[in-house]
Amino acid sequence: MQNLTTKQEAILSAIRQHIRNTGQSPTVREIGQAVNLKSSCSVQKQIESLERAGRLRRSSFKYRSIEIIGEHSQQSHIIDTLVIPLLGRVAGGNPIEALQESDPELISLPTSLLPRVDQNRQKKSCDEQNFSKVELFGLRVVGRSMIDVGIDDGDLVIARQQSSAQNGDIVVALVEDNEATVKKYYREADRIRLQPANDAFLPIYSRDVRILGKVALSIKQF
Amino acid sequence: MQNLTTKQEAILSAIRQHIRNTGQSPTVREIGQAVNLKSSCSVQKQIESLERAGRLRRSSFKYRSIEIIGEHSQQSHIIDTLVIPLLGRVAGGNPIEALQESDPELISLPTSLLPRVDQNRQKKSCDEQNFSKVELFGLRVVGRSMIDVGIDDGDLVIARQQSSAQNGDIVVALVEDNEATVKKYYREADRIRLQPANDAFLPIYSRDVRILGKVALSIKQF
DNA sequence: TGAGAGATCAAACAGTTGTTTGATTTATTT
DNA sequence: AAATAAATCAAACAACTGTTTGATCTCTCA
Repeated sequence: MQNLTTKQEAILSAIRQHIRNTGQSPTVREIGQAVNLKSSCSVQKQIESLERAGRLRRSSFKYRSIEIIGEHSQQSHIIDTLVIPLLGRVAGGNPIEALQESDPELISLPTSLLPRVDQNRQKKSCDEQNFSKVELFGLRVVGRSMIDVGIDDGDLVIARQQSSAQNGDIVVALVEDNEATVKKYYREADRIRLQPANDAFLPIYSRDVRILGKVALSIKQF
Repeated sequence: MQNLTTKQEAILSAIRQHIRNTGQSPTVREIGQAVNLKSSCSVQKQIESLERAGRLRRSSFKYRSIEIIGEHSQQSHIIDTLVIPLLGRVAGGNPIEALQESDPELISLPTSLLPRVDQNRQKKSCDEQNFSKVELFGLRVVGRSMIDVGIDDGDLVIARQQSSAQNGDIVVALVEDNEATVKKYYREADRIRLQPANDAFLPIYSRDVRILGKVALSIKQF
């Protein structure tokens, strides 16, 4: 990391601040105003220096396209983020569908933590662009029936919406009485077993289980 | 929500798509090209209609400043997000300081999940703008010593950096042999007890414990 | 002191973009 | 069918912005 002149440091700082304040990079003249350079050309030269020094990049010939290199730009992380609706509570509550209609709280999580999402389904909705299509959804857990896998009362679980599951998957399921619950899924001869992860709880046996999703993540707040 | 003409729907869709693809809103002429309107004025008129209908807003007289009203803009969620460095692994690894120097993986998490962060410390760095000051940090857990509080091998814990703790807090601590570990913190008469949450593990007693942070969140991936 | 390099300046140029103008086309109403 | 309204068009205008030009200033070094 080379030494920069104080003027160049001031320019970098002005760019950072402008991006932070307005969400976009400044123009050459805005930089000039910020660092007290009267001519846009002076700024231009300094910017070229900073580019040669590898501290800046202009992504194209468009306006306001200066990026600062080597610092974590907001962009890079934001892009890899998915917005997930928090649909309600499970185990002892209402079915999830009822909760979908309202205006759910939203949280954004980095894709690096989340399971792969089917690219086609994402693409398909690119035009219509309801971009938090409920592919992933969050639920607040009530009860301690899954304590042995580390899911406790009050934890947040993020599930991927799917209607089938494999043995051993932790699923969000809807049982006969329209109650949503988080359990381990096992298909038996003529029925489904929803197995708690807590010896104090008994499994639920049912032929009429609707899988809402597979738990991908659980988040515990201390 | 009023009815819109098909042309107006097409324009809204084109704007959404352009914002999604490029991160900024389209120009009048780009919209025209997308919806097959030859004159920029035609687009202008349609945009004015959409503004009157309350579906669009132009935040200023600047270029590329169209916003779509009533849909969850990326912005609103992004703003409430903190970028957190993943510093390494705990329990049986190197001390955290050694890992800070390198180029850590980063994840962004919504502030709604995170503990309150001291506003002053945030403000102070506004000018200098090293904006992921290590206020919060993430660690990957190795070992099962905290299984009874739901922290398992491979889980991600997010901790808030602090150098003291209260009894019962789950902390990231550095013990004598420079080993970072996650344990429950108890101050005893003349020593610190670092208590695992697993009967198969014994507590660590030490007079020389350095607290690195308090665990605020744990994230489990299934 | 003086020559040269670098920084800065005012000014102008060119491309992009929002906006306006006036004519033409299309749709709707009478 | 005639008239009115709405939509669309090509063209031009003006503001913004990146870039270039040529002159002026400042500093360093011989």
